[in-house]
Amino acid sequence: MSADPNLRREIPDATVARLPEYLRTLSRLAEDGVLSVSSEELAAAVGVRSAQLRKDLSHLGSYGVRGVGYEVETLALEISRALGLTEDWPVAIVGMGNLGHALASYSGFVTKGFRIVGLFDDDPALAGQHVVGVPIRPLADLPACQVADPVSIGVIATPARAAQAVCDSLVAVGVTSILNFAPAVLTVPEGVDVRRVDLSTELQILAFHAQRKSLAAGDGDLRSVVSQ
Amino acid sequence: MSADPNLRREIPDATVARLPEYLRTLSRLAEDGVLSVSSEELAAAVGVRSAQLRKDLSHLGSYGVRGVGYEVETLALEISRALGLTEDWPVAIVGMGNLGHALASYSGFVTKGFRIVGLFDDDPALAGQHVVGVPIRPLADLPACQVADPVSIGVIATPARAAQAVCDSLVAVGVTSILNFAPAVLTVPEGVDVRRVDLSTELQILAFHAQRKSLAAGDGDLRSVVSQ
DNA sequence: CTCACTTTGTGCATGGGTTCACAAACGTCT
DNA sequence: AGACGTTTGTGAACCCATGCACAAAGTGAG
Ligand SMILES: NC(=O)c1ccc[n+]([C@@H]2O[C@H](COP(=O)([O-])OP(=O)(O)OC[C@H]3O[C@@H](n4cnc5c(N)ncnc54)[C@H](O)[C@@H]3O)[C@@H](O)[C@H]2O)c1
Ligand SMILES: NC(=O)c1ccc[n+]([C@@H]2O[C@H](COP(=O)([O-])OP(=O)(O)OC[C@H]3O[C@@H](n4cnc5c(N)ncnc54)[C@H](O)[C@@H]3O)[C@@H](O)[C@H]2O)c1
Repeated sequence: MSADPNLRREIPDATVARLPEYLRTLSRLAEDGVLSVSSEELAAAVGVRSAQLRKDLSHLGSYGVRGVGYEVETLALEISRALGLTEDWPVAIVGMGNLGHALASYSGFVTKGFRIVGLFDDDPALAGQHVVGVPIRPLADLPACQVADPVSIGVIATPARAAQAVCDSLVAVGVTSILNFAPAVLTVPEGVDVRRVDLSTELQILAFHAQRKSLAAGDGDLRSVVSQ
Repeated sequence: MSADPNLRREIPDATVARLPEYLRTLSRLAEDGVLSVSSEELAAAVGVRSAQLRKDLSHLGSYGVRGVGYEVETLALEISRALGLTEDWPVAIVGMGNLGHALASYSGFVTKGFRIVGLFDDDPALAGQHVVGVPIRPLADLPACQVADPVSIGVIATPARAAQAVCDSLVAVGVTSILNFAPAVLTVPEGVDVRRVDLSTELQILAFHAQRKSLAAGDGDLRSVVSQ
């Protein structure tokens, strides 16, 4: 109970997904000069129940003080550590079209542990162009770049048609974390993580709920509506 | 008795989140001229277990034929109907910076039930500029536009600082579905749906798992990792 | 020191989601 | 028609996540 070398215990996925939001809110509080927060306050700020917040935080150790709350700086640091943001992660973006440009110029990259080390696009018209100080190269250059500054996270922003081939190229040079913006399901070997972000999916989920609401509010048939 | 258009019973959220992917895959199959699929085949194509697929589909009715499978066209239509894509949804995008431009020119919009009816940005330099045939206007014009062609889904692509104010403006004109790309937690009245998409969060989740993998692979030496 | 008060950390119950396994339903072939 | 192989739809078991409620642990006042 003295030391805690066993913090590497499994943190539930649902908790991991919320940690970035906690961290962001804590950072904002720190900027505002807040030194300490209770679970109630922090939970309200991120929009979760306080019990959930406390349980989430308990998975990474015991960094609160009973009767007082959590020290903002300390907690932010511990979450950063748990997420692996104390080291920084070299990122490559493949596909520098509309979305790729927007992603590359996204300030959120640099702020926390992520560093763009490569921008790739097979369009000759884009080759050589610089975005945020990084040159765009053909994907064929990836293996060479990989030696100089090895990429650990790959971002795919190509059309869906090219996504699997791009993914294979990334995996071939040892990338094991991939963020895919193309509307395609990627097949990857064991040990490679893929997360997909899709605008269209999100809109469709919103449409579903909107339809449900309009059915509930609109004309009759109240039987099937459970208003919840 | 066989026809049940009112299977509007609650479809689990987890199922709703997967329906768009099923639909997308079915559309691709239809383009390839495939007429019928089994749950096993379709599940493999989208990367889920076949039992999960069948259970998901069972929530919207019984559209399969035992011993045969599902007719691609029919199933696609039923999923579209369940998601509410048979009607089309007027969308407005607020914040036409890098990301807003990329979103507006995203082809996935038009293809399926969504239609951009408004683009808004308070930067005077952007006012009047057209993207995909739609003019960019100041957000103050929203109420006026709302009368002509009422928006049902609002997309926020402004800096985080402006997100809550923009959200309030959208809610004020009756928008009850919001897709938020800004890294901010939005406060909305009861009955308004908000979904957030955040690149930074996704990267941090990937970093967590990457760190986990490197710890597992890099064997022992837990002391230095923990203390660092 | 003791008491009163605050807030954390967590055991436990509850509910949803996922997976398994199988009977029911269909087409086909003889 | 009846037997056979295939695939759906679903009951049931398991697993994870959420929320409640409270004891433990701290602060501060008297
Ligand atoms: N734009 C959006 O808002 C948005 C939203 C969600 C998803 N998406 C998806 O993201 C992807 C990119 O969208 P976009 O609007 O930027 O498209 P885009 O056409 O503007 O850009 C695609 C880029 O990828 C490059 N490319 C194509 N094949 C390549 C390959 N094999 N190797 C390297 N580069 C290659 C092209 O040269 C082009 O520059 C698409 O799959 C799209 O569906 C876009
Ligand atoms: N670019 C990305 O890849 C990316 C990824 C994830 C999240 N985001 C987030 O999306 C948002 C937009 O990113 P971006 O790169 O396009 O930024 P940007 O600065 O290029 O664009 C922001 C736009 O919003 C407009 N705007 C600001 N306040 C406004 C208001 N009150 N009303 C109407 N318009 C207003 C600005 O004029 C500007 O054109 C940011 O919050 C960013 O953090 C961006």
